[in-house]
Amino acid sequence: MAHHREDVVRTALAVLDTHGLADLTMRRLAAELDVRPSALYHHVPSKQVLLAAVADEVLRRGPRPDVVGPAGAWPARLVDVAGCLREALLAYRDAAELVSTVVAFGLGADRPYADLVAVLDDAGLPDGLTPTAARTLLHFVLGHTLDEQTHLQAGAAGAIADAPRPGSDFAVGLGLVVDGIALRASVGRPGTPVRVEVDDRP
Amino acid sequence: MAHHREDVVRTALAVLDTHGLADLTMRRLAAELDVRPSALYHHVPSKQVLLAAVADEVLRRGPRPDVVGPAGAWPARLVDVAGCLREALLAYRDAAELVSTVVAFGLGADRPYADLVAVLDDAGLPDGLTPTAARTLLHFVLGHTLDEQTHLQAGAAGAIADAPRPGSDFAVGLGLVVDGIALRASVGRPGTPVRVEVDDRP
DNA sequence: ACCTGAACACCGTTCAAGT
DNA sequence: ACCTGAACACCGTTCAAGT
Repeated sequence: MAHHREDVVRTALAVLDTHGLADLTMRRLAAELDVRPSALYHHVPSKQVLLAAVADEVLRRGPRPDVVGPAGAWPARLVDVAGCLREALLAYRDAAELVSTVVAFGLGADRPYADLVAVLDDAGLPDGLTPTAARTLLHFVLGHTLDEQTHLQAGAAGAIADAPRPGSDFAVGLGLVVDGIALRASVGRPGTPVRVEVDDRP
Repeated sequence: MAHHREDVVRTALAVLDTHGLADLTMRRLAAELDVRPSALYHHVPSKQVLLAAVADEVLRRGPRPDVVGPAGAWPARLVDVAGCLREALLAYRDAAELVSTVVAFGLGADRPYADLVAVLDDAGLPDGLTPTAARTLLHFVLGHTLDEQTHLQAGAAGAIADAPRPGSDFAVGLGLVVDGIALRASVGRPGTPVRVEVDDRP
């Protein structure tokens, strides 16, 4: 049938979406392509590399955030990048788990991190803080969306949606982190009044 | 040899630490206990449940944070809870990956989340923000430590430590999130001056 | 109560050989 | 270039039977 690498990746994504990450096996994928398992190794060197390619495809199919814009609007663009990543992950079954794994082991899916760094470059953060801030945001989005997708699917399996987790929870948590970053961006900027009291005693 | 459940969990943790999560199989564990694989199912109903028990054991062996203390010192206690969790995870090979998985699928390892909620109860956050803040902190610690442990092990495999990632990176990222939370705690508290400017234009 | 023996239904990967 | 056939070295889990 003369398949190409793109056919393999596209079919793998279809198997992921309809049967889940646990059922995305080389043997299952081969069956779906009407081919013997060994034939897959002509298009892809290993399952690990295939999964990285599928993760990249998930992100490629998702919405593209605005990475450039007015420098002062960087917090809004940070929210946009995070929101686009979340949307991309929620579009395919188990995509959050897949992309989290691929990112954690540094096999690919590095576009979101690069986008976050690009936006943060406009924030004028103190030296060396940008990578830390980008990773913190990435961990938040991946962790939150993994939670969300896991519970969403657990709810879909049962009869009743057990916990009506509001979509705004993502925005709230994200706001926490973005504000923490904004605080660092404003500290030491001349003429910017900043004072945060955390003493709780009445 | 008449093993008990605790022997199985303890040996599983030893296999995890010396051979890694990928090599922690029921068959390997059985061999280590000098027993046939089927014997394990007398002590544990499934591998999933075993992994949850191992994750709990990792946390039980880690340092215990101070959850109670002066109400106003809640940010310091948040840092303590986060730091203890990180320390517990770094103490065993692949523990961050294991605990992340167990937490994500809600199979156990729920103590850190409970501790974070207990501390945040002293922060007097706006209604409903506590669970979101606790999850955000948990995602940060798990994500960061997974990164750290993965790169640590990649460095240990190679000859030279390729990236001298400073330990303070954890504290910096954590500070970002804690400050974001502190901002919410202070907002609307009478007599507390708060002003954060994020307009970046000169 | 704890374990063995044997089986079931799977995995990822390699490699000589075919077209 | 793309694929088959056959094999290698594994998985988690079940279950009747033994002590």
